[in-house]
Amino acid sequence: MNEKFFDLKKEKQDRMINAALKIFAQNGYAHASTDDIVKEAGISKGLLFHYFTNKIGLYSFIYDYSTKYTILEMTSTVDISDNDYFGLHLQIENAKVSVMKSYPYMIAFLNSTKNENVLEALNEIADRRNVVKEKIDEYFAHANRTHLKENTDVAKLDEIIEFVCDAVLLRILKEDEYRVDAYYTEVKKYLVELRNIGYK
Amino acid sequence: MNEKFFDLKKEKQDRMINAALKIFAQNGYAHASTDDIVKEAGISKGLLFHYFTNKIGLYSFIYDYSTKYTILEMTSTVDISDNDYFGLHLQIENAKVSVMKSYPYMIAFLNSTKNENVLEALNEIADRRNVVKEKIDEYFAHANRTHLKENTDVAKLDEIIEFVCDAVLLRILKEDEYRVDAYYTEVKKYLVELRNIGYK
Amino acid sequence: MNEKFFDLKKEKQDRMINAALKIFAQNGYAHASTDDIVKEAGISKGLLFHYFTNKIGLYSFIYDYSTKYTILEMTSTVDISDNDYFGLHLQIENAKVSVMKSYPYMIAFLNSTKNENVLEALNEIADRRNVVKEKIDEYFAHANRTHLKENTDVAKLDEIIEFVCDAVLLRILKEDEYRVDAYYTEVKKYLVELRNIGYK
Amino acid sequence: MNEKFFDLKKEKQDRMINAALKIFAQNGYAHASTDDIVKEAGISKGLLFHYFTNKIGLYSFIYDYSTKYTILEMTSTVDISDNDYFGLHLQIENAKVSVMKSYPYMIAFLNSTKNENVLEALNEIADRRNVVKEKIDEYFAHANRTHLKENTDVAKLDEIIEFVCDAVLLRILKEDEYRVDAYYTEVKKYLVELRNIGYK
DNA sequence: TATGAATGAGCTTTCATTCAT
DNA sequence: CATGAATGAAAGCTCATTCAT
Repeated sequence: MNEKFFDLKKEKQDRMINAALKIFAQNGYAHASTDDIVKEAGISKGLLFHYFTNKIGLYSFIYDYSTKYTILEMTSTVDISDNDYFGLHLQIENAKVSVMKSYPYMIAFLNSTKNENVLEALNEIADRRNVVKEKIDEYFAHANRTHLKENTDVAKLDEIIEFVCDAVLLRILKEDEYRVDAYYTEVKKYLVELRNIGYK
Repeated sequence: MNEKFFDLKKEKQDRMINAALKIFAQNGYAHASTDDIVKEAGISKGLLFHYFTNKIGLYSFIYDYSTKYTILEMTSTVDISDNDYFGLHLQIENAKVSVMKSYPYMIAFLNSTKNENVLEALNEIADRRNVVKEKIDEYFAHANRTHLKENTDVAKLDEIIEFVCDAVLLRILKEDEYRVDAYYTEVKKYLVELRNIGYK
Repeated sequence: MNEKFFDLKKEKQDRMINAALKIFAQNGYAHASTDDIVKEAGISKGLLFHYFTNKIGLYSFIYDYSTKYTILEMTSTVDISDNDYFGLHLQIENAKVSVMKSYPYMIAFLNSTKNENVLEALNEIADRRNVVKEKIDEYFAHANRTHLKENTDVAKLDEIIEFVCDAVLLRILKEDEYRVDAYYTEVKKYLVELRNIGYK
Repeated sequence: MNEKFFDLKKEKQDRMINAALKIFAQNGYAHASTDDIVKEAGISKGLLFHYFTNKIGLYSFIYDYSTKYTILEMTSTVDISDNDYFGLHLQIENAKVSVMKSYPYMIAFLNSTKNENVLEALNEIADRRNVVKEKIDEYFAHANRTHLKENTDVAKLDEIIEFVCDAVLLRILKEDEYRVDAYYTEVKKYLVELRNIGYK
């Protein structure tokens, strides 16, 4: 990529990033069209390629930016002194909402990459594919799970939570008007329900 | 689809099905080209569209056919009187091999749909996405897990087994000469190893 | 290229060849647009690439076809029993006219490749670049030059003749209505003039 | 072009001229990119178009400048009192070296225009295409060729010399470090060899 | 005078789909 | 029933040129 991208007005940078996030999130790599990205960002075709060389370069940048931004947001948002298992999960979801306040489709994009099937795209991001997951694992390494029933399958519970969160986000995304706030409200309902089942 | 497809000679039907399975399995929906399918099947472009209307129609049919055939094969192959946990798993894998004897890429295709990311394709198969899984769950509903260590995370184990099976199939597929028999031999090694770990 | 090209009706083959010859001759490799070729040939974009894979493939084929056709036409037209130096030159020009009767821009295209400067195009035709020249040299190997003045610089004269022919063709080409017959009439004038100067 | 170009500091003028010479010489008109020229010159895109309106305008100016400068350099360098055939050739090559001392790619550029195939570019320089050649012919008009063997094909020899000079320059140009001085040393070897063959 | 971000028409190439035979 | 030549919209990408600063 062309580093001069960062000299652009923040507003324009973000318009381009958000457009790419949205189109990639909604279509996957192969079916995301640079034309759509450009239209969404309100810039010309040439400019996109001026800064990102080619489609895969844009994808790579967007992935990098998303993981870094998300991790940063978690770092500044999550309070590790409160290490209750469900509390941590709620904090993580809260951090996601913070991310979406600035970049509405960033979490959806990161979720979508889990199912990417174009080799070129996968290879491009292979080495960074677990960085966000690892950050989250870090938080949960010292999580207090004493409130959970003894026989709880935590990994499964983690997965269930992940599935629930991803599914809720997809549902919100498909509504006519995409409202970020609705995400947290909705997701919290599921987490509270799961806590009611799971706690002693 | 055009029901007259079933009036074709069985051999020709299977040539078309196998070709579609192979190309979809190897490339995913978006990157599978109808040209390649037609070449592989040794039929004309026109014929493919005569029977399946369009690409998504073919995909839908192939998915339907694969789930139904796989379930049928399991029904006729799996012996539920032998309900030992690992025994059942081996029987399932055995059933897969039976399937692959007739349709070499059918299991690989079904595996590949787990990572499909084209909305159109996903929507098309959404309602039938878990039918094979449900059939398998059925077998395991009455499985005898008494030999497993008490604290075994069966779901996790199931997943591990699924991951192992999928990975082994992918590896076999990538070899120069694709030998179906090698699949069972290879997979069995992993399952036995897992049993050695997992049993009391 | 796709050999099935030769199964097309001769008329259509020639329409495509002529279109390519014209556009390449007029613009050189880099500036010849496949859009223009397709428009000129009255076919669709897809068809061109169906038969020739890509632009350089088309260029290569057209060059091959042109050299072979031109040599063939010379072989069947030039009478080597009449080996007078100027007589041979006139016969060569006559052969060119025969070629242009079927493929109006073929000679112009071959001339244009002498000044091609795109590396990719040059590399593609490098090994066949002199085949027509060699054929002509063959005819002149046994030419009777006894009528020429002793101090005649034949090589130079050859070059002068080549320059004159190329220039005359370019001039004819630029006229509003391109008339192949005009070429021979015009070129003959120059050759006769040169003979008047050059002969004893 | 914008005459105010000449009000720029000589150093900047030459930076722009040298950049254009280099990029045009290396790529031909069609493939020479204004981006590359601008980068090489260390100026902005806007400035180039401010002074030369468009690419063809720059090409035209560069050609004009090159022919004029080269002729001027010959005029001030070549000593016509020494009119020996090979002596004159060496003087001409010497003059080229003088030119290259100030404009390293000027001779290479002029050579490259002999093979230009973009009509627009050719038309632009058509009327001035032989001015340098004519200047050289002038020098050779009164050249003393008495030392040459009687049957020498001088035109051919001229051509051979031209081919040798052009080829040597190309070779020098392709070396990692482009050393102008090497040109004369190298070319002289060939000319001396040719003299040894050609003289009585 | 000087910048370089921005443009958009143009390029080559791909591919699901159609239809005359 | 079967063919495959033919289509053309859409893709990713380039580059001479413009213009606000």
